[in-house]
Amino acid sequence: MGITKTQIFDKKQNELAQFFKILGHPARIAILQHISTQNSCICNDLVEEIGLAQATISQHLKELKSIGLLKGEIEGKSMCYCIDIDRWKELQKLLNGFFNTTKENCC
Amino acid sequence: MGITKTQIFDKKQNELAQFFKILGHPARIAILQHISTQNSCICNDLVEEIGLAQATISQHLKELKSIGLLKGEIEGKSMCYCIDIDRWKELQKLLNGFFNTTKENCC
DNA sequence: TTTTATTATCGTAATATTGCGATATATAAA
DNA sequence: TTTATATATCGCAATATTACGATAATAAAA
Repeated sequence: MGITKTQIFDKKQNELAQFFKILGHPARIAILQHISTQNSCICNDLVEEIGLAQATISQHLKELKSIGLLKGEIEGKSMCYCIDIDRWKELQKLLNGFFNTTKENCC
Repeated sequence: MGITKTQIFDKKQNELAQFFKILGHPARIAILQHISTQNSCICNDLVEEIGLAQATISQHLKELKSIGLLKGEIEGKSMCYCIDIDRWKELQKLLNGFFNTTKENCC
């Protein structure tokens, strides 16, 4: 127990859930919001901006990268993290698909 | 540690994350999808349909109720769980708001 | 080359989540 | 009232997540 029974759900359900799950942390929401307000690429402004340790921010960035929402490029000795707008729109579409196909039923 | 530092984020960020988090489990996705395909109210068809123990399903239903996505009505000796369509649309809007205000920045 | 700055990864502690059996609760049926 | 059925809650075990310090890795600067 304690482990999610991934195998009893289909691929789409697991993918959708995984996507929601990764967005389901305030630090990751804050990271995405902060990155999107910057004109230029940002890196570890996030550590100061958000107030979590560098290791923690790095971990959250890794998770956002894992679903493709962020892409990182080496920029000198620091990293430039950016929103991948194509993936972003793709995920928004996926998510709206879920919302639009799930409908009122009764009551 | 291990605890999310809720206090360093604002109310909207925490709410949005909480909403995403609750949708971030395949069983809860499956529950919502199944309920929406039923013409009439369903109850513990879910236990058979989804393949998790009754106690587990009940717990997931509770979480979906906590963000207002489901409402439950007593129907004889069983429970009728339904999607709250107003709340549903409200959350979809909230979520799209997040997606639309977070934009491409660089790269 | 040495130093400095930035980011990633490892290891670990604290807490949260998932899942289930057992049990409590409530209502319908007998 | 007794029995059967449906759901909620409790308590626990297993696993996952969150957070961070320490350290490794990398690249610019001195």
